[in-house]
Amino acid sequence: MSNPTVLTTALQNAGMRVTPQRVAICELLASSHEHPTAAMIYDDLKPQFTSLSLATVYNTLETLVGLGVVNVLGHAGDDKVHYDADTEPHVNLACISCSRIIDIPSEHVTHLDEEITAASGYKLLGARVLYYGLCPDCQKKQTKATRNQ
Amino acid sequence: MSNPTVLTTALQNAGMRVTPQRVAICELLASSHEHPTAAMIYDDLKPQFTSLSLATVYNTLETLVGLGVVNVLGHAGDDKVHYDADTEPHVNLACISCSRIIDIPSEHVTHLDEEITAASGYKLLGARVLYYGLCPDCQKKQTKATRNQ
DNA sequence: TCCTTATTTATAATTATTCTAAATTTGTAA
DNA sequence: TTACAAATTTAGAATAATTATAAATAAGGA
Repeated sequence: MSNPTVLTTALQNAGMRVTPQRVAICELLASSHEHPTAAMIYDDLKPQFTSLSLATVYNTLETLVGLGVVNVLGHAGDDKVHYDADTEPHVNLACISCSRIIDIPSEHVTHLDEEITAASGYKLLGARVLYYGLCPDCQKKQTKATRNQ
Repeated sequence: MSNPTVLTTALQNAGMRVTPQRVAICELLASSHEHPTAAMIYDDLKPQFTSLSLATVYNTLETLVGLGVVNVLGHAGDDKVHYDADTEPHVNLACISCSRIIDIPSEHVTHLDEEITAASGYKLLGARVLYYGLCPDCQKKQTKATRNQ
């Protein structure tokens, strides 16, 4: 979660238009804890924007990523790319069985940015700190499934 | 880079067959610094295994990831999933322009595993610590391109 | 060697994402 | 306001990475 104005302001500062569709996507991204995919955003907003196109969602996401205000986390067990508007350093933890992603606070990640910039000379645009495994619930389910084989 | 026997032994311990194709894929993964994609592995091995199928590469990668000996880094500017057989904690740094991924040693990431396991109760299978941006070379190219507009 | 099972293979199918061109909207300036 | 140029959105087609399928092959144990 983050402040939606951070996203819309970034668009404005880049000289881009702040359209209703973009605002809605930014607000959804900023208010969401669920690290949504393009399809999830589309499904959420379609009722309000009857004419919304998936292409708009993808375009907007690409734009926001290019501005460095949204991170691309990648797949999470599904085959869909998940996005994260929280660019404050933190660890994302995905369950590859139920594809949910949660946030883990961590003191250690806060230092990585400077460390990497200093060591590499890269111009950093985003971070993808995602660990993956099985959440407690899915561990239980898996054990049960194995027993019943 | 890592020891190829770590990968093949993992297959063996899991009761799976250590076929020539799998060995070749493990060796390539272990000896490579380039964080290859499925297609890169296929192209590299095709000359030696004339009958190699892409499906075998994908299957083997999925298997190794499931065993926790290979990490899925995700996209790197291209639309191809990159893999990393080095499961020792480190930072991967991708250039979204040339899609190359380099390794950055970092003291801070070494602590994340325990921190996350303790905080979450998840059974960890892999890590995806990938920062992305523009490498020094591509920064120069981009500046030139902008000048010529 | 035979047999069962796992694996590989070739190919078809799927599907997330990107591309394209037309329609629409936005901001600007008269 | 009105008109205009440029940016954006849209719908749908196209692309391409990945997965599924079913037959062929190879591996390991009896």
